[in-house]
Amino acid sequence: MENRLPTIKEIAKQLNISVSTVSRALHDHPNIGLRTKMRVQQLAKDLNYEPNQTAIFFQQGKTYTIGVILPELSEAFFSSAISGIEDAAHKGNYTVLLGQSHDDVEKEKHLLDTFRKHRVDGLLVSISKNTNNYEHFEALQRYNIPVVFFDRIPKIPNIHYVACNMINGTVQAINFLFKKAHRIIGMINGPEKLPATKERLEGYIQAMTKSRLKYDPNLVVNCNLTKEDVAAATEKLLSGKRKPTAIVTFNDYVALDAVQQARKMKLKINKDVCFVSYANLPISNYTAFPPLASVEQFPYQQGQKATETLIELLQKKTDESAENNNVTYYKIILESQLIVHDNKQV
Amino acid sequence: MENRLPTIKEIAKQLNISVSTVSRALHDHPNIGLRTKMRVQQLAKDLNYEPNQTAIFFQQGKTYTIGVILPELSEAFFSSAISGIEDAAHKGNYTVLLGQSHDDVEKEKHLLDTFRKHRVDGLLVSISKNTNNYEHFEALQRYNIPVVFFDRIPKIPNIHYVACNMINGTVQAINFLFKKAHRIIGMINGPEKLPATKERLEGYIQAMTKSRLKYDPNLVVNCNLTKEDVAAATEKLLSGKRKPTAIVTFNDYVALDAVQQARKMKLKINKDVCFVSYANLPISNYTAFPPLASVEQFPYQQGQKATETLIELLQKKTDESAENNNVTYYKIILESQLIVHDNKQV
DNA sequence: TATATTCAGACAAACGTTTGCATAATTTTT
DNA sequence: AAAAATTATGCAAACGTTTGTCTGAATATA
Repeated sequence: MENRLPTIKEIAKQLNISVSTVSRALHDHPNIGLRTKMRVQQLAKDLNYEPNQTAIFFQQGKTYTIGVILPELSEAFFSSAISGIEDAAHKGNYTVLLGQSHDDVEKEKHLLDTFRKHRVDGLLVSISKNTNNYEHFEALQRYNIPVVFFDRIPKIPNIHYVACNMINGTVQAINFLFKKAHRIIGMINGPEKLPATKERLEGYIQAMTKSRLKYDPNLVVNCNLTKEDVAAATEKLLSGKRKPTAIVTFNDYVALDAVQQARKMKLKINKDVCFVSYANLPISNYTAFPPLASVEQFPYQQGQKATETLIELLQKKTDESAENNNVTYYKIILESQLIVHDNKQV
Repeated sequence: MENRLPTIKEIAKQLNISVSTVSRALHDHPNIGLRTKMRVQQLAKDLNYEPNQTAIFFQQGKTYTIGVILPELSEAFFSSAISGIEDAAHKGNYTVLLGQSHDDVEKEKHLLDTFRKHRVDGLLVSISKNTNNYEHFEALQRYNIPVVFFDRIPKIPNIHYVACNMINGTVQAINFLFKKAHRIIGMINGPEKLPATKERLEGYIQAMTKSRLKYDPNLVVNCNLTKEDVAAATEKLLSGKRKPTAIVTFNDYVALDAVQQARKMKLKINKDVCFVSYANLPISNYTAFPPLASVEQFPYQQGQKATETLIELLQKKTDESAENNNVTYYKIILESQLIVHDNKQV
């Protein structure tokens, strides 16, 4: 039962022609006569011939494989993103090699190594929270492996990336609250250094200023996203001099923790204080007091777009192959958007 | 800036020795003298030599790659499982090729094709909900690609699999409720044909019988897991003749929907009726009325174990290579376990 | 009919690595 | 000093495919 798979050689031998003819026949090369072309294709079918991809990868120096490194698949954002990536990749006939960094820089480096060794054609990366040294990415340039970053983007020049602009969404969120007659609007933001934090703040300031509510720094608290820290931040906000009637939180998880703290403080949610958040967790319908609205960041689309961009880069690379040193860097920004939930909560 | 990567040839030329010597030197082959071994390894390091994996894959007819097909990454169960898979794979020096079937048989088939063409060494599969024809898996036998199934397992003989026995966990769940003085215990189960459904039912019957509560078929309702169907099932149970004071639900999502329905019926959760569930969603702490307890299925461990098993199979395959036709099929069963939540709910 | 053109196919190299076998160089044994 | 054993290295094939170049045959042009 030794089941060697049929090769091009096998076909050639059986038909008494050369391998090159077989190869060309299978590729519909014009130089091959109709008769032989048919004979080859028929036999290939009969034998269940399938080209040996490993041979082709080797021969072409390409693997049609994309490496994806992201922090954490269990976060809804990333599991959505990977779906977008997969779909786009399959459409472009690429396969996806996956790795999670679990927000650990060492793991990130290790994955990068593995993928490089596996000779992936390109990389899609959302960097780990704790990465602030980008040498391992810069080193990739030398290997001529293009990288497209998405969502979590390193602060270095000359990179390709896809991201979502949070400023607009934030402005929409504040305006939404303003229309609902809120005048003191607080924010529980993320870790100070995070770009995502800065963007949210910027949107907050813009919107507050435009609504003539003025920007009061006391109404913005940073936190490190742990349950405890969120609780502390919430308490601080809700027991301050100017007590907000609405709070914008860094993401849905933060919102949930903040709600818990607010309830501990005997506040009525959606009456004394209400929440608007980022991320749009699918599960939040089920929670007791989901945020009134969420700023959607379109993870699926981000993943998809990033993949399409990468594939485009890969095409270009083979087309121009080193001669034309093209140095345009893609910076693709999607717009976030406020989604208002219709909370028919029981 | 044409940056060809260094090859074994390059090293050979520079040191004026043959490629075979270089290859052997790099592999610490005993036949190579210490002097040359050192020189080769030094130069390799200096040149930043890295073996071309595509060449090796091709030459060895192995890719050190495992294909993983699972239904849906956004389900907590599977995103946990993939972490276990990844960790075990990396430990064994394998890389993971990922694909989601989204519970679509056609996608499943397509992924299988892609992975086969990419010449993965082995496969890890959790089948799609809608798969009831297993030909595409049986076809793999001919290609000599081992498959280890996990969690969702096809009903065919002679396969390797890792699964979690739900019977014990279910028994524990019922006993837990019994100790809390519940005597009428209902169950909202899954689609009738699903093996998972059958197992839960079996556990239910076992435990009820042992507790001398007798098995009352009216207390068990099947549903297709949609929100509407769950609501209908809940209503049926809670307006029946024998009204249960506790309900075991197919999974946490079902529990959440059932709670909503119960509240719609003006029942007090945890007073009039309480819930125990399967799956243990991390988010459920945040919900208004999380289940009192969950039957944990250890997805991470399932993934890990499945991967280890597959790698073992792959080792054996190369060891015995066709001569010794080993036909032991691994059937690995983990035990589920009831996790009681301490619901310090506000 | 002789020459140019087109068509159909074959030949062989190349991609980078591993590995069985042969051989040269060295050392050990008699 | 010759034979045997050991050690270190080289040669070449193999893995399956693609592709540039060459050749022979058929056809068209003059």
